[in-house]
Amino acid sequence: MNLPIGELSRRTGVKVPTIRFYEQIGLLSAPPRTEGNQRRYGKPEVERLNFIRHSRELGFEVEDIRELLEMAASPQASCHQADSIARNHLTEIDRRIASLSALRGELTRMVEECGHGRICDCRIIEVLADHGECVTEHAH
Amino acid sequence: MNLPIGELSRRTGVKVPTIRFYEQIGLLSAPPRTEGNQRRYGKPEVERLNFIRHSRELGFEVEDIRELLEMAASPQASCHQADSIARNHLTEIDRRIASLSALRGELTRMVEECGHGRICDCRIIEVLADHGECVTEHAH
DNA sequence: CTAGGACCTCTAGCCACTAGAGGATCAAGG
DNA sequence: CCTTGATCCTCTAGTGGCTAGAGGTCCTAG
Repeated sequence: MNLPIGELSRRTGVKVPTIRFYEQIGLLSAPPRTEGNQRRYGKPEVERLNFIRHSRELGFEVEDIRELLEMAASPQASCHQADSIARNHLTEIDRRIASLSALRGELTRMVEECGHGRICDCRIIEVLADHGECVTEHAH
Repeated sequence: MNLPIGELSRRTGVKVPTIRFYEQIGLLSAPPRTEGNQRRYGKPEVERLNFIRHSRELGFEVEDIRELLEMAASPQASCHQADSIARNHLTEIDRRIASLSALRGELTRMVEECGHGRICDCRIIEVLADHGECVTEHAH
Protein backbone atom coordinates (compact mmCIF):
# COMPACT_ATOMS: atom_id res chain seq x y z
CA MET A 1 0.00 0.00 0.00
CA ASN A 2 2.34 2.66 -1.19
CA LEU A 3 0.40 3.80 -4.17
CA PRO A 4 1.52 6.37 -6.68
CA ILE A 5 -1.11 8.85 -7.74
CA GLY A 6 -1.96 7.01 -10.96
CA GLU A 7 -2.78 3.87 -9.05
CA LEU A 8 -4.93 5.82 -6.60
CA SER A 9 -6.66 7.27 -9.61
CA ARG A 10 -7.31 3.82 -11.06
CA ARG A 11 -8.68 2.51 -7.77
CA THR A 12 -11.05 5.39 -7.17
CA GLY A 13 -12.01 6.51 -10.65
CA VAL A 14 -10.86 10.03 -9.88
CA LYS A 15 -8.56 11.55 -12.47
CA VAL A 16 -5.00 12.36 -11.53
CA PRO A 17 -5.23 16.13 -11.98
CA THR A 18 -8.44 16.09 -9.98
CA ILE A 19 -6.69 14.34 -7.10
CA ARG A 20 -4.03 17.00 -7.10
CA PHE A 21 -6.74 19.62 -7.29
CA TYR A 22 -8.47 18.12 -4.25
CA GLU A 23 -5.21 18.29 -2.38
CA GLN A 24 -4.83 21.90 -3.39
CA ILE A 25 -8.23 22.89 -2.05
CA GLY A 26 -7.64 20.91 1.11
CA LEU A 27 -10.16 18.16 0.52
CA LEU A 28 -7.34 15.63 0.66
CA SER A 29 -4.36 16.26 2.86
CA ALA A 30 -0.88 16.24 1.39
CA PRO A 31 0.46 12.69 1.39
CA PRO A 32 4.05 11.68 2.11
CA ARG A 33 6.45 11.86 -0.82
CA THR A 34 9.22 9.67 -2.14
CA GLU A 35 12.76 10.97 -2.18
CA GLY A 36 12.06 12.01 -5.72
CA ASN A 37 9.10 14.11 -4.57
CA GLN A 38 6.34 11.83 -5.81
CA ARG A 39 3.14 11.34 -3.83
CA ARG A 40 2.54 7.98 -2.18
CA TYR A 41 -0.87 7.04 -0.85
CA GLY A 42 -2.24 4.42 1.54
CA LYS A 43 -5.59 2.79 2.22
CA PRO A 44 -7.07 5.74 4.15
CA GLU A 45 -6.65 7.94 1.10
CA VAL A 46 -8.33 5.38 -1.13
CA GLU A 47 -11.29 5.35 1.22
CA ARG A 48 -11.44 9.08 1.67
CA LEU A 49 -11.27 9.63 -2.05
CA ASN A 50 -14.00 7.05 -2.66
CA PHE A 51 -16.12 8.91 -0.16
CA ILE A 52 -15.48 12.14 -2.01
CA ARG A 53 -16.16 10.64 -5.42
CA HIS A 54 -19.37 9.04 -4.31
CA SER A 55 -20.52 12.27 -2.70
CA ARG A 56 -19.74 14.23 -5.84
CA GLU A 57 -21.63 11.69 -7.92
CA LEU A 58 -24.59 12.21 -5.65
CA GLY A 59 -24.32 15.90 -6.41
CA PHE A 60 -22.96 17.16 -3.12
CA GLU A 61 -20.89 20.29 -3.41
CA VAL A 62 -17.33 20.40 -2.24
CA GLU A 63 -18.26 22.49 0.79
CA ASP A 64 -20.86 19.91 1.82
CA ILE A 65 -18.31 17.17 1.42
CA ARG A 66 -15.84 19.08 3.49
CA GLU A 67 -18.40 19.24 6.30
CA LEU A 68 -19.33 15.59 5.94
CA LEU A 69 -15.67 14.63 6.10
CA GLU A 70 -15.17 16.70 9.21
CA MET A 71 -18.14 14.99 10.79
CA ALA A 72 -16.85 11.60 9.80
CA ALA A 73 -13.62 12.49 11.53
CA SER A 74 -15.38 12.94 14.88
CA PRO A 75 -17.40 9.77 15.36
CA GLN A 76 -18.64 10.76 18.78
CA ALA A 77 -20.46 13.78 17.38
CA SER A 78 -24.14 13.80 16.52
CA CYS A 79 -25.16 13.30 12.94
CA HIS A 80 -27.95 15.88 12.88
CA GLN A 81 -25.83 18.06 10.68
CA ALA A 82 -25.15 15.30 8.17
CA ASP A 83 -28.84 14.63 8.17
CA SER A 84 -29.68 18.23 7.43
CA ILE A 85 -27.11 18.48 4.65
CA ALA A 86 -28.60 15.39 3.05
CA ARG A 87 -32.16 16.61 3.55
CA ASN A 88 -31.44 19.97 1.98
CA HIS A 89 -29.84 18.19 -0.88
CA LEU A 90 -32.86 15.98 -1.27
CA THR A 91 -35.13 19.01 -1.52
CA GLU A 92 -32.94 20.44 -4.21
CA ILE A 93 -32.98 17.14 -6.09
CA ASP A 94 -36.76 17.05 -5.95
CA ARG A 95 -36.90 20.54 -7.35
CA ARG A 96 -34.61 19.58 -10.20
CA ILE A 97 -36.51 16.42 -10.99
CA ALA A 98 -39.77 18.34 -11.09
CA SER A 99 -38.43 20.95 -13.46
CA LEU A 100 -36.75 18.37 -15.64
CA SER A 101 -40.01 16.46 -15.87
CA ALA A 102 -41.83 19.59 -16.90
CA LEU A 103 -39.12 20.17 -19.45
CA ARG A 104 -39.47 16.62 -20.67
CA GLY A 105 -43.13 17.12 -21.25
CA GLU A 106 -42.58 20.32 -23.15
CA LEU A 107 -39.80 18.89 -25.24
CA THR A 108 -41.83 15.82 -26.08
CA ARG A 109 -44.75 17.94 -27.12
CA MET A 110 -42.45 20.18 -29.09
CA VAL A 111 -40.90 17.31 -30.96
CA GLU A 112 -44.26 15.70 -31.63
CA GLU A 113 -45.86 18.90 -32.80
CA CYS A 114 -43.01 19.85 -35.02
CA GLY A 115 -44.61 19.39 -38.39
CA HIS A 116 -41.26 19.63 -40.12
CA GLY A 117 -42.59 22.70 -41.80
CA ARG A 118 -41.46 26.25 -41.29
CA ILE A 119 -40.10 27.65 -38.08
CA CYS A 120 -43.18 29.78 -37.60
CA ASP A 121 -45.23 26.63 -37.14
CA CYS A 122 -42.62 25.01 -34.98
CA ARG A 123 -43.65 24.73 -31.36
CA ILE A 124 -40.06 24.41 -30.24
CA ILE A 125 -39.51 28.08 -30.65
CA GLU A 126 -42.94 28.96 -29.34
CA VAL A 127 -42.70 26.92 -26.22
CA LEU A 128 -39.34 28.30 -25.36
CA ALA A 129 -40.53 31.83 -25.97
CA ASP A 130 -42.94 31.20 -23.11
CA HIS A 131 -46.00 32.72 -24.71
CA GLY A 132 -48.55 31.88 -27.35
CA GLU A 133 -47.21 33.82 -30.31
CA CYS A 134 -44.56 32.86 -32.75
CA VAL A 135 -41.35 34.37 -31.52
CA THR A 136 -40.27 35.16 -35.04
CA GLU A 137 -43.04 37.71 -35.18
CA HIS A 138 -41.67 39.64 -32.28
CA ALA A 139 -41.10 42.71 -34.43
CA HIS A 140 -44.77 43.72 -34.51
CA MET B 1 -41.46 50.63 -24.46
CA ASN B 2 -38.12 52.25 -23.92
CA LEU B 3 -36.93 50.17 -21.06
CA PRO B 4 -33.72 50.68 -19.16
CA ILE B 5 -31.79 47.55 -18.36
CA GLY B 6 -33.14 47.29 -14.81
CA GLU B 7 -36.70 47.22 -16.07
CA LEU B 8 -35.82 44.58 -18.66
CA SER B 9 -34.28 42.63 -15.82
CA ARG B 10 -37.47 42.92 -13.75
CA ARG B 11 -39.66 41.81 -16.61
CA THR B 12 -37.61 38.78 -17.56
CA GLY B 13 -36.12 37.68 -14.28
CA VAL B 14 -32.62 37.86 -15.74
CA LYS B 15 -30.13 39.80 -13.64
CA VAL B 16 -28.69 43.02 -14.97
CA PRO B 17 -25.06 41.85 -15.19
CA THR B 18 -26.26 38.70 -16.91
CA ILE B 19 -28.07 40.75 -19.55
CA ARG B 20 -24.87 42.66 -20.24
CA PHE B 21 -23.01 39.37 -20.30
CA TYR B 22 -25.43 38.00 -22.90
CA GLU B 23 -24.83 41.06 -25.00
CA GLN B 24 -21.09 40.56 -24.67
CA ILE B 25 -21.24 36.98 -25.90
CA GLY B 26 -23.58 37.96 -28.70
CA LEU B 27 -26.69 36.23 -27.44
CA LEU B 28 -28.45 39.58 -27.34
CA SER B 29 -27.55 42.24 -29.84
CA ALA B 30 -26.43 45.64 -28.65
CA PRO B 31 -29.50 47.84 -28.13
CA PRO B 32 -29.73 51.56 -28.91
CA ARG B 33 -28.41 53.90 -26.25
CA THR B 34 -29.56 57.18 -24.78
CA GLU B 35 -27.44 60.29 -25.23
CA GLY B 36 -25.95 59.44 -21.88
CA ASN B 37 -24.90 56.00 -23.17
CA GLN B 38 -27.51 53.95 -21.35
CA ARG B 39 -29.12 50.92 -22.98
CA ARG B 40 -32.80 51.16 -23.95
CA TYR B 41 -34.78 48.05 -24.82
CA GLY B 42 -38.07 47.33 -26.57
CA LYS B 43 -40.56 44.49 -26.71
CA PRO B 44 -38.46 42.28 -29.03
CA GLU B 45 -35.70 42.19 -26.46
CA VAL B 46 -38.12 41.26 -23.70
CA GLU B 47 -39.30 38.31 -25.78
CA ARG B 48 -35.88 37.27 -26.89
CA LEU B 49 -34.62 37.38 -23.34
CA ASN B 50 -37.61 35.40 -22.11
CA PHE B 51 -36.81 32.84 -24.76
CA ILE B 52 -33.24 32.70 -23.54
CA ARG B 53 -34.17 32.50 -19.89
CA HIS B 54 -36.66 29.76 -20.47
CA SER B 55 -34.19 27.83 -22.58
CA ARG B 56 -31.55 28.13 -19.90
CA GLU B 57 -34.03 26.96 -17.26
CA LEU B 58 -34.79 24.00 -19.46
CA GLY B 59 -31.11 23.17 -19.43
CA PHE B 60 -30.12 24.22 -22.93
CA GLU B 61 -26.58 25.40 -23.27
CA VAL B 62 -25.80 28.79 -24.64
CA GLU B 63 -24.59 27.31 -27.93
CA ASP B 64 -27.89 25.46 -28.35
CA ILE B 65 -29.78 28.66 -27.67
CA ARG B 66 -27.69 30.52 -30.17
CA GLU B 67 -28.65 27.95 -32.81
CA LEU B 68 -32.31 28.06 -31.89
CA LEU B 69 -32.30 31.84 -32.05
CA GLU B 70 -30.64 31.80 -35.44
CA MET B 71 -33.33 29.44 -36.67
CA ALA B 72 -36.01 31.63 -35.20
CA ALA B 73 -34.50 34.54 -37.09
CA SER B 74 -34.93 32.76 -40.43
CA PRO B 75 -38.54 31.55 -40.41
CA GLN B 76 -38.29 30.24 -43.97
CA ALA B 77 -35.85 27.57 -42.86
CA SER B 78 -36.93 24.10 -41.95
CA CYS B 79 -37.13 23.25 -38.33
CA HIS B 80 -35.37 19.92 -38.69
CA GLN B 81 -32.42 21.39 -36.92
CA ALA B 82 -34.46 22.69 -34.01
CA ASP B 83 -36.11 19.32 -33.86
CA SER B 84 -32.82 17.51 -33.62
CA ILE B 85 -31.48 19.85 -30.97
CA ALA B 86 -34.60 19.19 -28.96
CA ARG B 87 -34.42 15.44 -29.51
CA ASN B 88 -30.81 15.29 -28.43
CA HIS B 89 -31.73 17.30 -25.44
CA LEU B 90 -34.62 15.01 -24.65
CA THR B 91 -32.28 12.04 -24.51
CA GLU B 92 -30.03 13.93 -22.18
CA ILE B 93 -32.96 14.97 -20.00
CA ASP B 94 -34.10 11.37 -19.68
CA ARG B 95 -30.61 10.41 -18.64
CA ARG B 96 -30.54 13.17 -16.04
CA ILE B 97 -33.97 12.35 -14.68
CA ALA B 98 -33.01 8.70 -14.36
CA SER B 99 -29.82 9.45 -12.50
CA LEU B 100 -31.48 12.01 -10.27
CA SER B 101 -34.22 9.53 -9.43
CA ALA B 102 -31.67 6.92 -8.49
CA LEU B 103 -29.93 9.52 -6.41
CA ARG B 104 -33.20 10.51 -4.83
CA GLY B 105 -33.78 6.95 -3.78
CA GLU B 106 -30.38 6.66 -2.29
CA LEU B 107 -30.61 9.95 -0.47
CA THR B 108 -34.05 9.15 0.87
CA ARG B 109 -32.85 5.83 2.17
CA MET B 110 -29.83 7.52 3.67
CA VAL B 111 -31.89 10.12 5.46
CA GLU B 112 -34.48 7.62 6.65
CA GLU B 113 -31.91 5.26 8.00
CA CYS B 114 -29.99 7.93 9.82
CA GLY B 115 -30.54 7.01 13.43
CA HIS B 116 -29.96 10.60 14.53
CA GLY B 117 -27.39 9.22 16.84
CA ARG B 118 -23.66 9.23 16.58
CA ILE B 119 -21.72 9.53 13.37
CA CYS B 120 -20.44 5.99 13.68
CA ASP B 121 -24.00 4.71 13.35
CA CYS B 122 -25.01 7.23 10.71
CA ARG B 123 -26.04 5.68 7.43
CA ILE B 124 -25.38 8.90 5.56
CA ILE B 125 -21.69 8.73 6.22
CA GLU B 126 -21.67 4.99 5.68
CA VAL B 127 -23.42 5.12 2.38
CA LEU B 128 -21.14 7.83 1.13
CA ALA B 129 -18.14 5.83 2.17
CA ASP B 130 -19.50 3.21 -0.21
CA HIS B 131 -18.56 0.21 1.86
CA GLY B 132 -19.80 -1.56 4.92
CA GLU B 133 -17.52 -0.17 7.57
CA CYS B 134 -17.76 3.09 9.40
CA VAL B 135 -15.68 5.51 7.43
CA THR B 136 -14.29 6.98 10.60
CA GLU B 137 -12.37 3.81 11.10
CA HIS B 138 -10.25 4.30 8.05
CA ALA B 139 -7.29 5.36 10.13
CA HIS B 140 -6.71 1.96 11.64
C1' DC C 1 22.19 2.06 -18.73
C1' DT C 2 18.63 3.58 -21.30
C1' DA C 3 13.92 4.24 -22.89
C1' DG C 4 9.52 5.64 -22.14
C1' DG C 5 5.86 5.92 -19.17
C1' DA C 6 4.45 8.14 -15.03
C1' DC C 7 5.23 11.77 -12.25
C1' DC C 8 6.19 16.89 -10.88
C1' DT C 9 4.83 22.19 -10.86
C1' DC C 10 2.85 25.93 -12.93
C1' DT C 11 -0.14 28.55 -15.73
C1' DA C 12 -4.14 29.15 -18.34
C1' DG C 13 -8.63 27.80 -19.98
C1' DC C 14 -13.52 26.18 -19.65
C1' DC C 15 -18.77 27.70 -18.75
C1' DA C 16 -22.04 30.81 -17.26
C1' DC C 17 -22.18 33.85 -14.56
C1' DT C 18 -21.36 37.18 -10.22
C1' DA C 19 -19.07 40.83 -7.53
C1' DG C 20 -16.96 45.06 -6.91
C1' DA C 21 -14.50 49.40 -7.96
C1' DG C 22 -14.95 53.81 -9.57
C1' DG C 23 -17.40 56.82 -12.01
C1' DA C 24 -21.55 58.91 -15.10
C1' DT C 25 -26.53 59.64 -15.82
C1' DC C 26 -31.32 60.04 -14.93
C1' DA C 27 -35.75 61.44 -12.73
C1' DA C 28 -38.16 63.27 -8.87
C1' DG C 29 -38.53 66.60 -5.16
C1' DG C 30 -37.44 71.09 -3.32
C1' DC D 1 -32.46 75.12 -11.60
C1' DC D 2 -30.31 72.08 -8.44
C1' DT D 3 -29.59 68.36 -5.58
C1' DT D 4 -30.02 63.67 -4.24
C1' DG D 5 -29.89 58.96 -4.62
C1' DA D 6 -31.12 55.27 -7.46
C1' DT D 7 -29.72 53.40 -11.54
C1' DC D 8 -26.62 53.08 -15.03
C1' DC D 9 -21.79 52.62 -17.28
C1' DT D 10 -17.10 49.94 -18.10
C1' DC D 11 -13.66 47.16 -16.53
C1' DT D 12 -11.34 43.67 -14.04
C1' DA D 13 -11.32 39.75 -11.26
C1' DG D 14 -13.48 35.90 -8.90
C1' DT D 15 -16.58 31.69 -8.62
C1' DG D 16 -16.86 26.23 -8.85
C1' DG D 17 -14.96 22.18 -10.30
C1' DC D 18 -12.32 20.83 -12.86
C1' DT D 19 -9.23 20.11 -17.52
C1' DA D 20 -5.29 20.90 -20.67
C1' DG D 21 -0.73 21.79 -21.79
C1' DA D 22 4.17 23.12 -21.28
C1' DG D 23 8.43 21.88 -19.75
C1' DG D 24 10.82 19.24 -16.89
C1' DT D 25 12.09 15.05 -13.39
C1' DC D 26 11.72 10.31 -11.71
C1' DC D 27 11.05 5.33 -11.73
C1' DT D 28 11.42 0.79 -13.36
C1' DA D 29 11.70 -2.97 -16.77
C1' DG D 30 14.60 -4.81 -20.13
